[in-house]
Amino acid sequence: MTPSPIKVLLAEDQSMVREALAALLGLEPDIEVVAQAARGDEVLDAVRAHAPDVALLDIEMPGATGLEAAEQLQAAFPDLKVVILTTFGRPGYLRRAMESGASAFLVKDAPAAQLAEAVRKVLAGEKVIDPALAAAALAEGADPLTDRERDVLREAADGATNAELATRLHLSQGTVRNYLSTAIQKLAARNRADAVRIAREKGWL
Amino acid sequence: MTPSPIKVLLAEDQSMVREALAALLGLEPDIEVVAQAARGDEVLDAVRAHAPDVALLDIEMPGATGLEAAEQLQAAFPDLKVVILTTFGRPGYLRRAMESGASAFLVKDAPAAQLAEAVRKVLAGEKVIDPALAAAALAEGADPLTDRERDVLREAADGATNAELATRLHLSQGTVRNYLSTAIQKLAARNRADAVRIAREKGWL
DNA sequence: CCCCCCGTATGACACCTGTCATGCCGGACC
DNA sequence: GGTCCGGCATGACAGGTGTCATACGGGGGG
Repeated sequence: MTPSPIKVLLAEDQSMVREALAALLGLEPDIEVVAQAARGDEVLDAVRAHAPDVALLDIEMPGATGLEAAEQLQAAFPDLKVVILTTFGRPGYLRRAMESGASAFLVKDAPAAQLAEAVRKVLAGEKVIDPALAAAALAEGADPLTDRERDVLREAADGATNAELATRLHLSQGTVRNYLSTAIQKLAARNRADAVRIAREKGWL
Repeated sequence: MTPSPIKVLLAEDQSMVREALAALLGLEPDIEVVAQAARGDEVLDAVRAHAPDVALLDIEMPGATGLEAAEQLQAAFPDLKVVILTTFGRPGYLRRAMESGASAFLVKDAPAAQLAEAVRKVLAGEKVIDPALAAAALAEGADPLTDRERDVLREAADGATNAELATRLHLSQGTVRNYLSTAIQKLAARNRADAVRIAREKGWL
């Protein structure tokens, strides 16, 4: 017997990687890539048009991140299974992926065989998470930053001065410095650049 | 007639991407992936063992970068064609790739079809370079930084203070500040963080 | 109702950073 | 042999940054 194949949507911004992953999945007889998206904000429409069983989402994409897309998908299509596929095994990403209702979280340096396997498993109702990463995510606790502290850090990432940050965020310079100061302390950083680096590593930006 | 297939070595640190690219190339009847490497410092041995016609190298790899590997390969195997495949279309990377004797420079967000095409072209003696990127590389000129300025910038990337930089590099704090100051001016940056960002973008770090 | 947290703001202080002038040494190039 | 550049250093100054105390209004929880 040949049951109808699993229909997969693949969202990843780098064409070469996306099409290569499609080729990889195409080798599996029980999986069919029915749609591809190069941007996060194309995902919802693609799902509407092709009704896949599983959505495979990269995190770093223009338009919207895979995490944002996952959230929208869960709201609109509760039965659709979401697999997050990312370059960076950042604990904060994993946490947000789970909160967004994803069923699996894969890093791109895992063996390729795990991809098809994960697709089958999530469809069977299982969750797929690297145990080491799960431990790391639980160990470090949640993001300690407030929304505004995160905003300021994000804007500060490109080397902007306090004056520029104040303008961009419509705040006084003093307020910007207050937020940066508390963020630096919460992250145990030496200065703003260090704080940005730490927040990035943890997946909090 | 079926001529013997083109033998390709594939070096890329993310297993999933590497194996996916292998699957993609495997779809081409005239191309065979005879070896894979996950680290830059495995490339030379892999070439010795499998004598490929073309080496496909990612830049960002542990052990040694694809650019370093390319240089070694050109010295040891002048007839081997090298294709650099990278996430980041940084002009400085392209420049260094060409200086290392690479025959092609592809970015991962180019269409997948260009990969096999590039392999065939370099074997035929052609060079494969994105014209827009080539223009950018030529337009911006060469890296203006001196070796020490680059050293200091690289160490400053993680948010280190002048005192730490001085210790790490066995310099006086004043010297560190001098190097950073000249680097900031050469890169037209606002401060060290901005300078790090700019140098990274250009592929000079 | 009170307290705590968040967002926002100010002022003051110490310290860090970026700039500039200046100096010395060694190598490269004419 | 002189000139230029790179590596290294010092000192001084201005302005940017990080910290802290303090303040006020609003929202949520006990």
